[in-house]
Order: sequence, then C-alpha cells, then structure tokens
Amino acid sequence: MSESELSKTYHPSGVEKRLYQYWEGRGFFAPVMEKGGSSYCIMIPPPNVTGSLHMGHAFQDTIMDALIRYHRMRGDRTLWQTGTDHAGIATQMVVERQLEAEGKSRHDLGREAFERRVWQWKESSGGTIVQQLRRMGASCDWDRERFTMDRELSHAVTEVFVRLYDEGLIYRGKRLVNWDPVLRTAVSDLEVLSEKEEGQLWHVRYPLADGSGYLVVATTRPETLLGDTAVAVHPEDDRHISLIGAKVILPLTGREIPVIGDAYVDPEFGSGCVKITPAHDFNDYAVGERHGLPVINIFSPDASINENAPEVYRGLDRFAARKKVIEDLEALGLLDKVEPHELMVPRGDRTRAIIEPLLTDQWFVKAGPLAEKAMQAVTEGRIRFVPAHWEKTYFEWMRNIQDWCISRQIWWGHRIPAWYGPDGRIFVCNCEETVYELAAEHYGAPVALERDSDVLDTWFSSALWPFSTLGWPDATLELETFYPTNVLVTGFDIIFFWVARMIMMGIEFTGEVPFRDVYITGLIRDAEGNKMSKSKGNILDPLDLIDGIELEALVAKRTRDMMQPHLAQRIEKATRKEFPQGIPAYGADALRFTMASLATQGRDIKFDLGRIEGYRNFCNKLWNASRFVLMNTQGETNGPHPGEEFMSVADRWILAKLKRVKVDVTRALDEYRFNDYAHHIYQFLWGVFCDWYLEMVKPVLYGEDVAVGSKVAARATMLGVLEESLRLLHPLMPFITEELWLRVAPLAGRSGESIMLAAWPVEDPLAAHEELVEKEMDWVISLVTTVRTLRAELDLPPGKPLRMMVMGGDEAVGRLERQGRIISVLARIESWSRVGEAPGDDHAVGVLEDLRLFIPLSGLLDVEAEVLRLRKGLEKLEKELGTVEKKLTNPSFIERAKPEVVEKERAKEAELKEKQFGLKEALRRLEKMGKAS
RNA sequence: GGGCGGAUAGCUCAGUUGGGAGAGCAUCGGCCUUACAAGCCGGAGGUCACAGGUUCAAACCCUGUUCCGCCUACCA
Repeated sequence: MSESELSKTYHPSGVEKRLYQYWEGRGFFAPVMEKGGSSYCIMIPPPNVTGSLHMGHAFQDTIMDALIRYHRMRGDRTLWQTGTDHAGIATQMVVERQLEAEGKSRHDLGREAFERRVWQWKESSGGTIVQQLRRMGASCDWDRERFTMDRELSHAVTEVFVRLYDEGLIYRGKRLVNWDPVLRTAVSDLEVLSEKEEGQLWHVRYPLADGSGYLVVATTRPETLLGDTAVAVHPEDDRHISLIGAKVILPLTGREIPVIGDAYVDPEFGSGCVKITPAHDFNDYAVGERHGLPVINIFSPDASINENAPEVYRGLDRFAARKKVIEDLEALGLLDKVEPHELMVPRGDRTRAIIEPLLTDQWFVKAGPLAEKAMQAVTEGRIRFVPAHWEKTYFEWMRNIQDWCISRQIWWGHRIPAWYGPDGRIFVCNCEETVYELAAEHYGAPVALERDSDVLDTWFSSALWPFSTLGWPDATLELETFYPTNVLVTGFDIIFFWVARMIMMGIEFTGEVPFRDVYITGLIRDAEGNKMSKSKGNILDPLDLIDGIELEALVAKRTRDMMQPHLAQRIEKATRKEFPQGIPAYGADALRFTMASLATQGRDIKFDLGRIEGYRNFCNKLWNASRFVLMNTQGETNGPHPGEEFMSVADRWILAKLKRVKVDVTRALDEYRFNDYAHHIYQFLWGVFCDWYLEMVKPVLYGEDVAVGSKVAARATMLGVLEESLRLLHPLMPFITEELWLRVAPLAGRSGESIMLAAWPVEDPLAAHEELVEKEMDWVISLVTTVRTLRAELDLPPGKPLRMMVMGGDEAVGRLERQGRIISVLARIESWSRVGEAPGDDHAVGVLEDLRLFIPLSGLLDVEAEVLRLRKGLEKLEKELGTVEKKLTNPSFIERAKPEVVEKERAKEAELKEKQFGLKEALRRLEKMGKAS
C-alpha cells in the first residue's frame, strides 16, 4: 500500500462497512473451539425483535464488545452470544396495528394464521436491530444468533415449565392481578408504572341501615362503590367504634353491607371510614380475606360494568360509569364534597392504559424458594455486582419478592403446556401426544382435552437465555464450555425483570449461577440530564452519530409518528436550536470511545456532543500520527533492529511509557473501569507519543549527521510502539485500529490477517534502568516546558532561537549535555553554556529544581514586568512551601506518619527551597538593578 | 413512609489503601513550526454542598443538616 492511500483526515465511512464485512465474512467472530485454555462468554441481553438501537444499547454493546475483543486477543475461547427476544406484547401490538390498517383484527385471522403473520413480520422486519448492532462493530458470533421463539429455545421453555410444575413451584390460581383492559391480559407488577396524577377525592354518604344517620367515606374511584362489600373503620377509633357490626345501605345498589373494624384504616385520613371493594383493590382484597367478605367483581375484561351491578350501569365503560355514579349520588344528595387530590395512577408500560386489579385465573411461579437460593449466590460471592452497591437493590427486591404471574392472555408467545380434561383436571406435559395418553390413563378411556389458551410472560423465556441459547436441556459442548458465563452487562432497570430471574432459573436448572459478574450501567440521558424519550423529542440515534444526519432529516425523524402531535412544534424548535447544522458523522469508533470514557461506575450519563467530537478528533490524531510513521518508514530500512546501543534515550523512554500504559490499560479492563481504559490510552497516544516522542524522533530521522543505526532504531521503535498501541486500543476502536494495523504491522515485523486476532500486548514490569531513563526524559520535558513558558510570558516569538545560560548542579548539567540535541530542537535553544554565577545584564530567569536558566533579552527586558512575574511565581511557591513546612515542623507528623510519607515531604521541601532560592536571588538582582537605573 | 445514589473548575465529570486537587470541553494569549487548524505552544480558573467528629493528616472515614435524582410502598 502506498502512503498516498492515507488521506489527510480520517473518514470512517470509507472504512467501517468494508472491515466489518471482512471480519464477518472470514468468520473471525466465532470462538475457536479446538483451542485449549480458558473460555470467555457474554450473553447479550436480547433486544426486542421489534426494537431499534438506542443509546442504551450502544453503550452496553460497546462495553460488551470491548470485553469480548480484549479476551479474544488474550487467547480465550471467546463467545459473544447474540439474538433477540420475541417481546410478546410489543410484537403482537405491532402486527395488530398492521392488521388494523387493513381493517382486520387478529380474531378475523384466527390464532394460527395470526401466529404465521407474526412470523412473517419477524422475518421481514425483525432484523433492524441486529443490523444496527453490526454498525457498532459488535463482534457477536452471528452464526449462533438465537430467537426466544426458536424451536430449541421453546423446547427449553416447556421443559422448565413442566419441571417447575412437577416440583410444585408453578401453580394455577384465582387471584387479583394487574389487568390491562386495553390488551385484555394480565401483566406482572413490574410492567405497571405508577405515576403521580391530579385527581379528585369524592366524599360519599353511606346511610346507616337503622336510619340514624350516615357515614362519610372518601374515594378516588367512586365507580367501584358498586362492588363494595363493607365499610371499615379503625378498631380503636372512638368516633366510630360503636358502629362496628352495624349495617349501612350501599347507595345506588340498596345492598346492606357491614361496618367492620380493621387496623388497615388510618383514622387520621379523611373521615376515618373506608369503603372496601375486595374485587378491585389489592388492600381491600386482603381486608376482605381477613373478614370473610364476599368478593363482587363489577368489571368485564374491558373494564366496562358487568351484570353484577345495577342494570342502569351495565355496559358502561369505567369512566362513563364514574360520571354517572357521581351524578346519581349528587341527585340523591349523597355527595358530601369533592376535593382535588393527587394520587398515584397505575398504568401499563406498553399501553399507558390505567391498570385495573381484576380477579382472574392465572399461572404463577412460587418465587420464595427460588429467591432464597438466588440470594445465597450473591451473599456467598458466587455472583458479584459491579458496582457492588447494586446488590442492595437486588436483596431488597428478593426479600420482598411476590409470586410471579407468568400467564398472559395474548397469542404471541410460548403457549402454556397445560391441558384441561372434561372435569377441569389439569394435565401438564412437555409433549402433546403424551398428554393424551396420560389423560386416557387417568380417565380410563381416551378423552378430548382442551389446551390452555394463555402464553407465558416473555421474561419467562428470557430468564432461561444464558443456558437455553447454549443448547440446554441437552448437555452440549457449548454449555460445558461457556456456562457459567463471565459477565452480564445490563442496565439497572431490569435487575428485577431479568437479572434476578436469570439467577433463579439458572441455579434451579443447571445448579450453577448463570454469570460471575453483573456489570450494571447507568442510564444515558440527554445533555440536560433528561431521560431520552420519543415524546420529549430528545432522542439521539446512535446511527445518526455514526453516519451524521442533516438538520431537516433529523427534525422529520424526531417529529414523525408522534403520539401527541401538539408537541411536534416544540420539538422541532428545540432540535433546530440544538443542532443548527444537523449532526456530523463521527464514526463508530468515536461513538464507542465516548461511551467508554463516560462509563464511570454507578452514575447516569449526560451525553455530551462535545465529547464525541473530541474523540473524533482523537481518531484523526491517531490517523495522522500513523500517517507520519508510515511516511517515514515505508520504503526504508526499519530492521533488523541494529541493537540497543543505537537506541536514543527517547526510544528507551517511550518504551518505558508504553510498558506503563500496558499495565494501566489491562488493569482498567480487568476491573471494568472503562473510563480509565479510555483515558490511559488516549493520554498515552496523544499526550505522550504524539506530543513528545514523535517530536523527539524528528531530529533523529531528519538529521544528516545521525548514524544510520540510530535512524533504524528510531524507526523500529516508532513502528513497534504504534503497533502495540493499536492493539491496546483495538477493543474500543476496532475499525480505525484495524485499518492502520494492516499497514503498520508488516513494517513492524508482524503478520496476521487481522488485529482482532493479534495477541494482547504482554505486560512486564519496568526495570530499574528503565525508570532512570524515564526520570531523565521527564526532566527534559519539564525543562522544555519551563523554557516555553518563559517564552510565552516574555512574549518571545515561538520560532525565535534563544541563547541560554544555566547555573546548577552536575546532574542537571549532565542531563542537559546528554539531551542537548532534543532540548535544542524542542525548546528552540540555539546554544547554551554553563556559568558559575548569574550573568550581570538583563536576563529573564527560570528555575527548574536546582537549575537556573538565564535567557538574555539584550536590552528588551521590562524590569517591572519581570519583577512582577517572578514575585507571582514566588508567592505561589511559598504558599506551597508553607504547608510542607507546617507538616515537617509538627513533631507528631514526624513521629506518626509513615516514614515514606515524611521522606516525600522532606524531598519536596528541599526541591521547593531550591526553587525559592533561585527566584529570590533573581528578584534581588532585578530590584537592585531597578533602583540603579 | 422505606431504600439507594449524587453535590469537586464556567459545563460534563474522574479522583482505587486517607498523604502534593485532575481530565475533556468552554475560555484567554501566541502560532498556518515540513503527520494533523478535527492542529501546535502557553495561561487563567476550585471554601471539594454545609456543620461537627476521628486522625499527625480528610474530597475520601464517622455523625448530623440542606438540596437534587432514582427505586419502592402507599391515605381510601
């Protein structure tokens, strides 16, 4: 490849798709099963098949891919198991909406045809998110992609259901459950979101049956009055205690219901009397059980009033019924008063419909025994949360765990493997043929069975994901190799939905935890800290950050398909203001690097476009540094290495720094400190390699009097360091590192088809002589910086060569002598000389440790300004010296602090004093001079 | 009500076992220096929310307070 192929700036669009196709086509993502040694596996949290990639995915996928690529490079048998989730309710809703557009309902099709239709939809439109994952550079093993409705996974689901049923851990029962009247299905309590809303509190008079007056009860849901079966008061409430046992007439129905005493009532609230509706409130249900109250269900599955209510209300929707009940009460003079009242309203997370507690037959998983073992796994350290504090959340929920309602009254999902005999007897079996045999055996003759029409909660199959995808219940090689998996990367919002349930199921069915570590990520928010949501119009699409998007397209995208069209205008305005130029294409690597650099443990993330721009620039920096290296090595002799004696101190120094960054980066990855990983490699490549080393190497490369061996050594070092750095960066920036590595590696004497298959750099500790080299060059850098600062402060043109005089100890002067060439180039020192005493005319003074620098200004020195500058420096220094001396004069510090700390302070004091002396000396002379003139 | 988290530079945030307050962005000054203006060089900027305590030493440990988030349960 010729250097002309590297453009002056990095253009990710020309690189990413090509390289991804290369990797995928060559099968680089699949684990090498024959290989021995350790294995490494991550299960992707299967995204909804209906979904598209959002920032949360981009974040988590970056982290997973970085870990996967890192371990693959370390030589582990590495599997990133991918796939999607059938998302029962969401998917059914999507397809029903399509049918609706054709003027049909799912009932017109019938169950089987509807299921076929969903499969069709899945084949044609379900692949969006997995294609988007590829754009992120995700190195999942696509040949092993799974879908929770696949035959093998469905088999695992049935198997688990049957075993749990046989163990008595699954049961069917009539219970009050959360009912979504729009979907007409039960949902679990986790799928209900309660939010504060403005409502009203109606105070209703309930006449006493003996005609002696009335009680007032307050309610936020007057329509449920029709199902009341008691009025409760607190048993120690003096105002009402005499009424316990009395009867009241339930308005509008004429039913007589008792007044009961129950400590559930808060005497302080309202009138101290509560209406009890066991069929439509979870608390009331409990009260009803305690007092043996009848349960009157007044709602149909669509939440309209049923035949248990007086005829005038029947068929009314619950909101219409409320209106009529209020009107009727008012007409009867039974409405005492109405107050505004803030209350928590439960809504379905999919439909936003108000959830209704409803008494129905459902299937439940008995959670207690499973939770017990799942908690143990964490207390015993077999599972570790990162950051650790999330285990508190986990325990909190596990301790209060409720039985899990797993049946859903929808069509899309795993059908419950239960059949009912003619007498209602339940047969649960993993095989449809066998179940008829079982029934025949039971009844003594073949009978017709009816299969339960419900399907299972999607999370039921997700809970099995870590082992069902590996072939369970068969004892497969994959299961043996990769289970338990190493780490689960996910958001805290599904710790309950998914993480806890995977742990319960994993332990129950494999005897092993499903994963060792759980890395919990924060939530990605917008720049203002708001949650990203369609209705707020503040969503950023990861693909738009990669590819860029024009303003008009962005506006159109954000305002399309709005649930509340009136918000569109505001969103458009905000979008135009925030992105007046649209969004530029930053590339996948910049996005990934940004995600990692923001991934600090245990905090939400405000996504800042400034960051991604900065990391796009970093890509460009790396690109150009590589361009520089290639320009200076292509067609040149870069090896064999001529031997250590030809290596410059700069060469040795950069190798020492590389050793350090290898250790830092590896540790950061091992500890899930992705921000540290990003920071260290960024700092090394930009702040050390580019800013210093490449500048130091230029005089060697370009110098005419430099030995050939030195030039070869410099080129070899430059190539070697770049090549290893690319490998260190690869897990985070797969594309640009591959593109560069394929050109750099051969020059560095490495071969290989891909950087993703290259070995992770070996870490080894710094030797003593390397630390000395490091120290010397660090000192050189300080010196160069001191001169540059002097220049800037004295307004000396950056390009103007300077003469310099120095006064100081032998070590400093020795360093100066050894590194004179580098210093003269980097600091633009034309010549320097050592002097025994400070020069007598006007010189600017700089101090570095015990070394004093004098820059002659040939009559240009502004004495007053110089005095001011030095005083300022002195002031700052003496402040620092003060705190150090305070410590050292404190006897208890000397006595009680660790010796190395005391030593450090002493050294610091000495260093500061040297510098103080230098500055004072300079000031004294200047002030004398000032007076003289 | 219960639980969890947060408050550090103008902004967004790091800060590992207690031991010299950091980064990026923004800002100011100077540079088109032969890899890179998506760049280079330099500077300024902090009462680590507040009040106590422990310690030779506290951004960090303990107690309390204020404010801000999130989760969870709710008073009908």
